[in-house]
Amino acid sequence: MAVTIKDVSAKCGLSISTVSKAFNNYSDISAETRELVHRTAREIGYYPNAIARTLKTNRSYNLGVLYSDDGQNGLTHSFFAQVLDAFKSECEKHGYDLTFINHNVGWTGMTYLEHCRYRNVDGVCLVCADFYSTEVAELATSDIPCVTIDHAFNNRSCVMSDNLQGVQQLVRHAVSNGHRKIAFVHGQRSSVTENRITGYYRALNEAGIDPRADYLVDALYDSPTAGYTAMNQLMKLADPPTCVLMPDDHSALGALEAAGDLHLRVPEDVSIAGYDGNRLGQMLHPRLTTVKQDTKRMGVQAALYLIERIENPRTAVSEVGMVPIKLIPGESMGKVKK
Amino acid sequence: MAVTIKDVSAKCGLSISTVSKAFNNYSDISAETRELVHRTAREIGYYPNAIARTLKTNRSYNLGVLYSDDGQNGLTHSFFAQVLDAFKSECEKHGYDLTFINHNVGWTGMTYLEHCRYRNVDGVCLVCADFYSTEVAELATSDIPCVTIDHAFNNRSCVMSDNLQGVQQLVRHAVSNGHRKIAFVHGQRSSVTENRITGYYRALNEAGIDPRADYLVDALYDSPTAGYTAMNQLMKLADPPTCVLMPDDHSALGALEAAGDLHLRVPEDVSIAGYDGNRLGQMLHPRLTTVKQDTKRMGVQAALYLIERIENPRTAVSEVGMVPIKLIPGESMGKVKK
DNA sequence: ACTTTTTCCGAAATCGGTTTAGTGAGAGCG
DNA sequence: CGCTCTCACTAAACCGATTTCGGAAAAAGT
Repeated sequence: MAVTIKDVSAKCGLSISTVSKAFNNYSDISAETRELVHRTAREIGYYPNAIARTLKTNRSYNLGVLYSDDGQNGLTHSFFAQVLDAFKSECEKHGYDLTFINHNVGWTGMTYLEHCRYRNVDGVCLVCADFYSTEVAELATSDIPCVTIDHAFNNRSCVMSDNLQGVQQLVRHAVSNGHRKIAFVHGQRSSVTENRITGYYRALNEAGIDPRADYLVDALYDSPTAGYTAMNQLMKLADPPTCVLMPDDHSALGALEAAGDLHLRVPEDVSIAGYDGNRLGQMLHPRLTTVKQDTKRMGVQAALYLIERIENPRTAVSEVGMVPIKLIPGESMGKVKK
Repeated sequence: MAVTIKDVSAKCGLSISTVSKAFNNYSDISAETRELVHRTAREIGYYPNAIARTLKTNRSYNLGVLYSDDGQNGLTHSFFAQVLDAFKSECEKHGYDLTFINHNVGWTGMTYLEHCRYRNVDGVCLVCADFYSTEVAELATSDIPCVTIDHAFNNRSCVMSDNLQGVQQLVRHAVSNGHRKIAFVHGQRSSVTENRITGYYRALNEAGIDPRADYLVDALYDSPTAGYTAMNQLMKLADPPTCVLMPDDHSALGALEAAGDLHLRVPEDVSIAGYDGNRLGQMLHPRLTTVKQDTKRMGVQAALYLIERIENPRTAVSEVGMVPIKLIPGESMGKVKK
C-alpha cells in the first residue's frame, strides 16, 4: 500500500542506505545521486515513515499535550483553547505534531509519564492540569523536556501570564475611579490565584487601603453560578464593596446577573470587573472592564521554549517567560458615588 | 532508559516471543507463565512501546483529527471544541489517542492524506475543515477509515446535527408568536448552512408565508461584527422583519448590539434568535432564544462510528447519524406587536 | 608507477516489538 | 516400548527506517 524506502531504492538502482542518506543530507552522497533520489521520491510519492524513523532515532517529532481529563474545563475553556491553538500552530511550523496525553487510555492505567514514554513524545506541554497532583509533578520533573503554562516547576521552563500585574492594574484602575471598598472574588487554589491575590494585596497596600477578610471571596473559575453566589454574598454584607473583581469574564456575567436581580445598576450602584478579555465581554452593555491575556504569545513562547529544550538539550536553560497583560477599561467600572 | 520487552524476558528467564505472547493473550502460553510475565512487567514498570508495535502491526491506536488550520475558527470555536472534547474522551475510553492532522508540518508540504500515512493513524475524524477543498475530499475518500462532522461524503460515516429541524423549529416558534416577517441570517456556504436554509424555507412554506429574498442575508458564522452589519441592514429595509434568526449566539450578540444602537428594544420592537445554546446566551437579559446542539452526543457517536470501522472493517457500514437538537426559548423572542 | 587520500556508496546491525514455523518434552495410546 | 499428539515454548524473520563501518574506485601526491 504505502510506498517505502525500498521502492525508491529499487527504482533508483541504489541501496536503501544511500536513499536514506540522501534524504538526511549526509555529506557522502554526490549531488547527482541526491537529486535523483529526491526526484524519484517525489515521483512515486515517498516520504519517510514517522513510525519507523522514531523507532530507530528515538525522535518522534511529536509533542504531548496535557489537557486535564477530569475537570469540566477542558478544551471548552476559551483561555486554554486559545493558548493551545497558538502552541499548535507554532509547533507545526517547526515540524512537530501534537498528541493528547491522558491517563486512561483504554483498560491500562498508565500514568501521564508512562503515556509519554509509550508514545515516545519528544516533549510535553502542560497546558491545563492539576499541578498539585503527584502524577503531574512526576511528569514535569522527569527527563522528558517539558514546558508548563501558568505554573512553574523547579528547573523547568514555564510561560506565565502576568497575573500579579493584571489584578494590580485592575485595583489601581478602581482606585483611580475613587473606589476604596474593593472586593476580590478568586478561583480555585492555583499559582494563578496566588499571584492574583498578591497583586490585589499589593495594590491595596500601595493605595493605603486596609484589606478586609470579608472582601476576599473564594469561588470558582469559569462559573457564572459561583459568580452569582459570590456577588450575592458580597452585596448582602452590612458594608458592601463598591467594586467587585471577578475571577474571569464568565463569572462576571454571573455577577452582573446577581446585581440585576438585586436591582443594583452597574456601574452606578456597583462596579464589576472580569478577567480574560473574551469577545463576549465587549459585546455587553455595559462593556466589561477586564484584563486581556496575551494567549497567542503565551502559546508561541511555550512552543519555542520546548523545542529549544528538545533540539539543544545541552545548552538550553529553563526559562520562565512572563507575558504582559493589558487592562481593558469598560463601562462596568464607574466612578464611585460620593 | 526505558524498560523494554528484553528486560522482562531476561528477568523471567523466558524468550522475548513468550513475553510478547503472554501480553497479547496467545493461547499457547500457560497460565502460570502468563501470570509471571505480567507480574514482573508490573514490577519493573514495563508496557509495550507503541511505536515498535505500530511498525510491525500497522495499528497505531492513534486517530487523526482534522481541525482546520487556516480559518480563524479553530480550537477557539466553542461548538467544535465541545464536539472534539467528547470525541476525545470516548476515544480514550477505547484506548485510542488523538493527534492533530494538518498540512504544513515544517518545511514539507504534505497533504492531509500524506500526513495521515506518515503518522500511521488508524483513522481520522474531520471535525472542522473546508469540506469543499480537494485535499480534504482526497482524505475523506481514501482507504483510511474516516468520520466527518456535519458534512456527508459518499459512503463515509458522518454525524450530523439536525440543522434542518433546528431552524424549522425556530421558525415555527416565531410563527407561533405571531411573526410573519421572519428573516434568516446565515453563515458561509456549507452543508450546515444549506440544511438550515432548507429548514427555513420549509417552515415558511408550512406556515403559508412567502419567502422574501431581502430577508435571507448572507453573513458569517461566529462573527458579532458581521451579525451587527446584517442586523443593521435588515432593520433599514423599508419593510423590516419583526424577527431575525442569526447564524449563532455570537452573531446574535452583534445583532442585539445593533438593535440597541438603533434604539430598538428586544423583544418589544424586534425579536432575535441565536443558535448553539452557549452558556453566555442564557446569562443575557433578555435570555437568548436559541437551539442547543447535542455536541456531546455528536462527539461520542463519531468516535463509535470510527472505531467500529477500524475494528470491523469488513462488516462495518457507513452510517449517517442525525443528532436531534433542542429548542431553547428565551425572552429575546416575543409576541409580535399588532 | 606506487602509495595515499578522497569520494561515494553499500552491507549489516539495530530500534522494540509481533508472528510464523518449528521443536522438545511429556502424555496418551495400542 | 514405540508411536503420535498436545502443550508450552523459542528461533528467526520482519516491519521501515537510520547509522556505523568498511570498501572500491577515482583522484591526488611523490
